Order: sequence, then C-alpha cells, then structure tokens
Amino acid sequence: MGSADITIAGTSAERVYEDLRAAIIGGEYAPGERLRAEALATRFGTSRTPVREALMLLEGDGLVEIEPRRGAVVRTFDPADLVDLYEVRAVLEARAAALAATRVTAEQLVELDAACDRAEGLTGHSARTVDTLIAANEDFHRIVIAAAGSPRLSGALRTVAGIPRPFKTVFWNDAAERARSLTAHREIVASLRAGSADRAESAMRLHVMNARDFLIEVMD
Amino acid sequence: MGSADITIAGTSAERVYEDLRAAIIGGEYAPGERLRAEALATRFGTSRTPVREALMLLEGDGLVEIEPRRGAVVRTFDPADLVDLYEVRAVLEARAAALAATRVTAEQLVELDAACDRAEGLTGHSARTVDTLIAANEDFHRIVIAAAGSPRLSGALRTVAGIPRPFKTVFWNDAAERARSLTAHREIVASLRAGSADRAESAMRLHVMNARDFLIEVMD
DNA sequence: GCGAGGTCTTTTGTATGCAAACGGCCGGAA
DNA sequence: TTCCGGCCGTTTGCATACAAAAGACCTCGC
Repeated sequence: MGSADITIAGTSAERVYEDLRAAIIGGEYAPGERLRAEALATRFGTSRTPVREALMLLEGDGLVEIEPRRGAVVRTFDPADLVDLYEVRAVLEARAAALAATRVTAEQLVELDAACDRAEGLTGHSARTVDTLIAANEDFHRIVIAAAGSPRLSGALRTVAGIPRPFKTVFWNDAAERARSLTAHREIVASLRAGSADRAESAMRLHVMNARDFLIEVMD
Repeated sequence: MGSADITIAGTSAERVYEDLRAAIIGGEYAPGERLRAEALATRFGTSRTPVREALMLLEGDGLVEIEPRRGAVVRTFDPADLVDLYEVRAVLEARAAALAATRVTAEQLVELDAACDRAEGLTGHSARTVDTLIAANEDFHRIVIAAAGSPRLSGALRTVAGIPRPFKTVFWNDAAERARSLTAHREIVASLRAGSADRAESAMRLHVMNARDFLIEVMD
C-alpha cells in the first residue's frame, strides 16, 4: 500500500498537515465545521503555529477555507463545486492513465489487480465494508497517478483529489455503482497492461465522468 | 488589466505571498537561490511568521522547495521538469479554452484583443519590450482561464502556471517564436469568439505544445 | 598537506505573548 | 416586537523568545 509516501515526520507542521488532512477526508470533521487553531493545537500536541501552517496548506488543497480574521472551516461542496471538481479530475486522471499506459511497471500492475481484488465480492453495507471499498478505490487511483510518473500531474491532482468522506460514501452504498466502478477499474488495468494509452485514457475519463453523473443524479 | 484580482491585502502572509511570488516569477530571485526567512521578513516589513506561511504556500505552487531544517530555495527547473510542466499545462489550458468558448463574455473578448494588440508590432529586444510581451502573454492566458469559470481548473493551473522569468525570456527573444505565439493567440480568440470549443481547445493545446517544443529545442 | 573531530555561528522550527478584529449579548429606542 | 448601538469574550494574526539542528570554521593529529 502507501509504502512510498512514508514521511518520517520531518516537521511538526507537516505531521499536522497530513493527520488533519486524513481526519478531514476521513469525515472526522464535518463540512462547514469550524477549525479552531487552539483546539487543533491541543489535539495534535503542538502550538498554534504549526497548526496555522498546516491549515494554509490545506487551503491550497481546497479542503479548508480560511477567511482572514474569521478562521478556518472545512470546505463545503455544493453540487456545482463537485461537478467542477470531477470534470477537472476527469481531465487530469485521463491524462495520467494515458501516461501510465506507457510507463506502468509489472509490479504496479500487480498492485492494481490487488486493489481490484480487494473490492471484488464485497456486498455488505457496513462501515467496515465501505471503508474497504473507499481504501481500495483510493489505492487504485493513487497507483495509476504514480505510474504516470509526472510530478506536476500529481501536484495538480492534489487540488482535486481529496473530498470529505460523506461525499464518497454515497457511491459505495450503491450496489450498481460499485459494480460499474469495479468493471471500469478492470478495464483500465487491462488497457494499461496492453500498453494502450488511448484506451486507458478513454476508460479513465469515462469512469470519472460516470462518477460525476452519479453524483449529479444523487443530489436532489 | 488585473482589475479583478485586487486583493486589499487581507493578511500580511497573503501580501508577502503575492509579492514574493511576483518577485520570484519576475526573476528577482534566481532559481536555486536561497530564501532566508529573516531577510525576507526585513524586506517585506514583517516578522518571520507570515514569511514562513507564504513560503509554504509557494511550495504548494511549485515555485519554492523547502527542506526541513535546511530552508527554502527557489525551485530549479531542469529540462525534464519543464517538459512535464508544459504537458500538464497543455492539458489544463486546452480544457480551459474549451470551457471559455461557451462562457467568455464580450468584455473578455475585448480584453483578449487588447492583450494581442499590445504584443503586436514589437520588434526590439530591450528589457522593456520583453517585459511588455511577457505581461501581455500572461494577461492573455489569465483571461482565458478566468473565462473558463472553473475555480478548480484555476486552482490546478496555479501549480503549473508560474515559472521564473529566465525561462520565459528565451521565448520572447526569438522573433519567430513571437510571431507564432501571436498568431496562435489570434487564432484562439477567433475560436472563442466563434464559440467553437473544439477549435479553441485544439488551438490552445497546439500553442502550449509548441512552446514546449521550443523549450526542448533551445535547451542544449 | 590533509582529514577528523569539536566548537561556534547561523538559521530554522516551535512556543508564547499581545494587540486587534469579529461575533454575540444586552439594553434602549422606535 | 424589532432594530440599532455599544460593550465584552473569544479567536485570530503577528511579533518575539527560545531551543535545536545544520553548516562553517578552526584546531589538532596523522
């Protein structure tokens, strides 16, 4: 799994950044919820200074909104925001898939298969099952992006990659969407294995666009 | 010109961020040059705290590299970095052009014409001329991106938009490249005016890819 | 002369203190 | 009742103080 991005906690600010990011994406803080610097400092065992730095980085990632003199809140996503986000994601991930088709390693293909396998056959709706699906899905996309081998593409995707857990849950509670997603993932892996950039690109674009459409549909 | 993004200096950190970003892009700090927090604080009339925050934001933009306990330096770009950057830019700006074709306002079209006009007929190689060309070019691209009306696209582009001045100068010292760029800009404006998303997208992709190729060619 | 070790300086990263701004609360007037 | 204005608590933003780490330098030994 995330065997590559082991950060041995260089600075305190970095650690807070990563932990807080995970906490927000993991749904620990609800969208719209206020993030008071002092409380976070207490939670992470530091002072407000590294917390402030982490919050500014998270603002750059689009996960947090900071209004001067008013503090930070977890970003809320209205339907228009999410559509916008998914369309940019579609463009970037399609490109990543195209690049990955010519650069993916045998080892990465095995990891992609493994991520698909982990999602296969899960039928329940328990929190544990949903967690597994979310994790497998994120691993899948992360590996494709890594396989693209483009630092700038990875950086650009950071601004659209993370959305809070509540928004993701709706996908994985829908059985049809689960099946469609798994099929798409398998198709993408097959395209990558075949080295077909065009097919991988199209498959990935379709996959993300389908997610966008499902999100639109479910929002009413 | 930048009549839309007038920030009345919300916080000190924001002001330092913008000014320092402009200074780096403007070539005031050479790639690889060390950015000592204390010196910057003196320069901007603040303490190190807002400077540190600005530096972390600039790291997110890919303009600065921060190594823990070692400080910040202006990012250096080797040929591979620049190729990577321009290819992501091509994808994103092409998408921006496509969106802009359906959303651009009459006023923005006028501004785009004005940006092209400003670049037209300039033949000298003086610093002043080059500055004008760089500014006109940046205005052009900024307006297209604004016309796309996608906050996430704008955000993603921030990570690939800014490169230090020395790298841009090579373009605008080459007469053939100037002419080709102007032609491309005119073509893009025409496509936007016609509301042709496909044409605008293709024209923009071609334009950015040409820039990439020129950069590759000139780097040896 | 050259390399290793230790010390000293510089610079970073973090904590804390302090002033200012925001939001809420209360009281009063229409 | 409802709206307006002033006060107070809370929280932010910035400056500064302090500890620790990196790099420079110097000395000593070989």
